Amino acid sequence: MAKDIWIGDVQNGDYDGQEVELKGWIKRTRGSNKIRFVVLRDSTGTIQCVAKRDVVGDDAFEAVASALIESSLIVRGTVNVDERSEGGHELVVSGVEIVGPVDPERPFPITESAMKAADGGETEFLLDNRHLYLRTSRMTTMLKMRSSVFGAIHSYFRDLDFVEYQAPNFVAGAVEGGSTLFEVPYFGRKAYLTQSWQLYAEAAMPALERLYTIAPSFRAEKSRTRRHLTEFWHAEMEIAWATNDEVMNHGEGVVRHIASTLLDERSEELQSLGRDLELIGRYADSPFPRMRYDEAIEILQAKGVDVEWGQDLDYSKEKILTQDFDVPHFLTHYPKIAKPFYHRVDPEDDKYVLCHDLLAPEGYGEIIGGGERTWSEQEILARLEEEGTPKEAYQFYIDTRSYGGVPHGGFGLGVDRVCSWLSGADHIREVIPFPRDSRRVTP
RNA sequence: GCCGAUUUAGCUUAGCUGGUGGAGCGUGGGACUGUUAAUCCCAAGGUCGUGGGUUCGAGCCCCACAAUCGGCGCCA
Repeated sequence: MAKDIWIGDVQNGDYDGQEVELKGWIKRTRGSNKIRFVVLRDSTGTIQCVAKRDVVGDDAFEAVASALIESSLIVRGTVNVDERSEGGHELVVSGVEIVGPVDPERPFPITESAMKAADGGETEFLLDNRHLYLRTSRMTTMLKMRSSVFGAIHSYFRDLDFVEYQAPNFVAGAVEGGSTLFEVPYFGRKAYLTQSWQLYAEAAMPALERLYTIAPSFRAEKSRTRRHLTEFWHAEMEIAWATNDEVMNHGEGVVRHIASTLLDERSEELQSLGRDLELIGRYADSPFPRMRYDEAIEILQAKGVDVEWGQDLDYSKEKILTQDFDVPHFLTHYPKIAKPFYHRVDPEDDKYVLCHDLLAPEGYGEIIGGGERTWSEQEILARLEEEGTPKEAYQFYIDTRSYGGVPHGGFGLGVDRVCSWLSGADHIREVIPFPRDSRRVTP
């Protein structure tokens, strides 16, 4: 029953002149009462199948003629090289079996008009029918790109002997501000969905020294932007004995490795999305410049932007700043008052913390946030006090500093944001199969 | 949380100054032996988001609500 012939291989010329059996779904049909053209789709590509009435017989011909888009079929025939067929190959059909028919009362709803209106973006209708939209060529392309991005992150860290490590998704305390926590009932108590793997990773840092994960994080932000999801995939790393600069080296390393992996594995997909391969090549090959927060403020002020020292840089300002960037840039050394307690204060100037954000070009904004962690027990207690954060929820975290605290750091990378940026998507929703935002948890 | 916009057939849309809502795709029927989103002919399919108001008369004007979309704040 398993299939062993893939349409992509047929289009590559692996079966020219041979008798084959193809399994797939109807993408489109056309023809007359004597000859029918069925464009068959599988996960690897499409091919035109030609059924002639006098060859296949009346019954099979009528079956093909009445089969609607997205019916599943098994088609037997001979592979023919023919310029008239898209892809250069076609199947001259000798026999057909309709496996899963489509009811004419309920034809496949994702029509050309629905796709055309979306024009690569998303409409309410397509989001409501996401389970069916997944099998269109644009979504298939996005999902293949996404798979390569995940694979590249794993291979980057594993090749450097990082250990993959899992943290719980039910947690008791916040990493970011408490207002963005999803509260869930937990046997009469309250628990929250995790916002980050970080605090639990820091607990394992003395055991594993180099660790990473790719896992979902949850943030109850009512953000209505093309960069936000409430459930997003978070690639995080934590490394012992490392400085802010050394952590940044890994951030740069993994992002460049993702870009070069996409060029290796998905150049066809990149091109079908209209991406310039030279541009992606530049992301893979160029070093990412590093700029201190103060420098960014000066640049913005010189451009006439109304911004004061001490403010966190919001997206509208990031956007102005990144306009002139042709590769991602790191922003480092933010003012202490703009960042939470776990960022280590710069020993050379206590107005700053040793942190970094990586800003993607082309208007895609922040894709990495990270830095060196506050690692001594005294410092972390002082920072919590300064912030007015109650220390009870973080007792286990403070404990990790009491027994052999060492300098360390890490970062979190928004995997969906990276997918969105590198594929040139109009919206982050386009790169995840079932997007979750403040207005949508279905389908 | 704030600001702005949209809602007409399964989908995508047109709709003039307020005077009996048109089309393309899809579906069904018919014609056609090489089509590329095939083409040609025909048909079915609409209480115009919901509720109220103004008017002799509302898809169109007013109010409320809802859903959706875009942007901001916050972040990955």
